[in-house]
Amino acid sequence: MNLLRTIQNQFRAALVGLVPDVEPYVAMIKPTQDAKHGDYQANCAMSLAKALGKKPRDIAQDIVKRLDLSDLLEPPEIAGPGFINLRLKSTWLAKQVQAIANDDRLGVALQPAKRYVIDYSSPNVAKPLHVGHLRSTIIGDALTRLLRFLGHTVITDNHLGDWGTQFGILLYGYKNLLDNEAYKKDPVRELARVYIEVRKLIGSDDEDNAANSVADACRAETAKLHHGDPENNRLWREFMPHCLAEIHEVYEKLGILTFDHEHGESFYNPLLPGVVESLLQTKTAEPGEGGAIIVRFSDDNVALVRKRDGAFTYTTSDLATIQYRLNEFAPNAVLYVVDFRQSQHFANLFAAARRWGIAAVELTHISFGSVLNRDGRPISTRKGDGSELIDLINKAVEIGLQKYQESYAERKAQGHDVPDLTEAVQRDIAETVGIGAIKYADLCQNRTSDYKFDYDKMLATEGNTATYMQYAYARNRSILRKENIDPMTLRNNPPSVAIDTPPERALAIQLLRLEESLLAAVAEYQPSAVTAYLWDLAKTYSGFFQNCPVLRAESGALKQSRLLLCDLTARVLQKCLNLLGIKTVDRM
RNA sequence: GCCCCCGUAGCUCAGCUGGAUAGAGCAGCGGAUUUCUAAUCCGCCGGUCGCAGGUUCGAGUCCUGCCGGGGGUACCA
Repeated sequence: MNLLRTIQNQFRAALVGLVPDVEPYVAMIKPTQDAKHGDYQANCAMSLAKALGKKPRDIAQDIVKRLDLSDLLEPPEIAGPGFINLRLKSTWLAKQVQAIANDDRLGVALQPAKRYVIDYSSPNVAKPLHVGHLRSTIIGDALTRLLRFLGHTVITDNHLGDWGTQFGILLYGYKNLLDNEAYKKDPVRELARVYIEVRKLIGSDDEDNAANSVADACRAETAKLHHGDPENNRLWREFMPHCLAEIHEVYEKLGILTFDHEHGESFYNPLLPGVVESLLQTKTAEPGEGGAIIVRFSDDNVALVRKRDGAFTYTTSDLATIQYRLNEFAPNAVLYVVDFRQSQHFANLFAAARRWGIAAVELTHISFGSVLNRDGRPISTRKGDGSELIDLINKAVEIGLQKYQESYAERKAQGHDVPDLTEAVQRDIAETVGIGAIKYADLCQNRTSDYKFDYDKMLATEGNTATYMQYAYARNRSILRKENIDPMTLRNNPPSVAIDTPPERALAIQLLRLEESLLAAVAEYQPSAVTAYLWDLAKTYSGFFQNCPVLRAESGALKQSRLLLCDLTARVLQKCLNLLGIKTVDRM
């Protein structure tokens, strides 16, 4: 069910014959910002006025006359310079709501399937996950869930940084600082400890440029690894599973989907000489200064694909990755969820790929802004400022628990009927609320904006937060629980829906807008379209909850109708949250 | 130097290929509780949309210039 598309179809039919290409004008139909202008508005008459050399209001008149209202629309109103205000018929809305009551997909149609490869999270192995990996992971996970729900095939690939200088650090630490007993007992923890110790010895945040003997020794270990030193390569293979285990543990805690593939840089390493050769052959690349190989885009914009010393760069590796993915997965699109600072790299990468002959595949950099601390500065990756991801998660959960307990005490003191929950259940709620809060705070932002990581704000119970959605959901579930109502009975035999009051009508429309919002989210790769929808839905539901008694409705039929609206609301809330990777709780 | 992004209410941000009087949340102020969970709801207050031009019937949105902030810019990824 797609309200917008349904209305647009009616308009398309009405516009055919007026102008050669109707699509731009069909696209000028959108939801109204103000309910007093109806549900949707068509703004095409003003634009058509110029093309047709007539008065906009006359054209609006004309369109309305040609429009088949069917049982869909009330007679439209023409307002202002030529706006056509559209109001859906309540009887039609009621029927649509009833029709999706028993639909697992909640009225959302499967879209023509495409194949996507999506590259996200992509941490540097051997370093603890820190806050900088948060957005890519959360956004990528949400987009994967959204695309899959809409019927697409999504191949997820975690492009690990598993061949970089951090392994030099690990190798040096292993050889010089290892506690053997500890390593045997808990290799993940010991390697993490050793890594941090060496980082302290290096002293600089920028391990590549640090100048001291330990830094030099680490670089030497990296070089040995890259040049095929058997010992270092053996150790690399020994470390990798441990490093991955550490990362997977955090993913699991966060509730991130399992990746289909985790092909890191090391996987592509053997392919790089061939890639450069091919780049040269196809004249994609050319020799640069001092024996380097470059792809030149303009006088002052070049991408290096082979350094003077013969080593390859991430551009080379990324080109090899594109080629591999095309051969292996034959996707329609490859998406990269990587922060905005790599915009130029991706612009160059895609340009190089096109020149290399890669066509007919969408290549998109899904860029996002930085996570800032309270002072508005990017959160440093330096150890000790609490930026390790696992610490942030634990703290959010802790605050979630605290908030629950405060709220419980407060409600109890006011004499409210609050369920007494076991400690284990309380912890579950805190996990769901805390982790949901982190994810929601991230996703509800326009992804291109920076945002401040602020526990108070993300765990607030008011406003556009996960907690507010969780609460709306829990309150809703409580209604059915109160009278032991089985939702399946309601769904299998849906009652007719009454939408006689404004809150019921508003809720019905909102419920039917699910597909519209999911498609908008996917079209722009913008999960915040879903949170915006959730926020609207939750507020609309609040109005309904406040003004339309369900269990004490005036009649049995009305009660059934409202129960159905309730149940559907809960399912849509839950579905949207789940599509964002957020779990729900039935009580809180 | 060159390129990219951003600048909207005291704060944090929306603003959907230009559309009606620029919207939310927080904070502030004032209300609602014999409750289907008040982790809630309702009302009020609050903006020369960085500045100046231009295009248009119509500009927060598009174009140009300037100011301010951030990022990138051949051997890190």
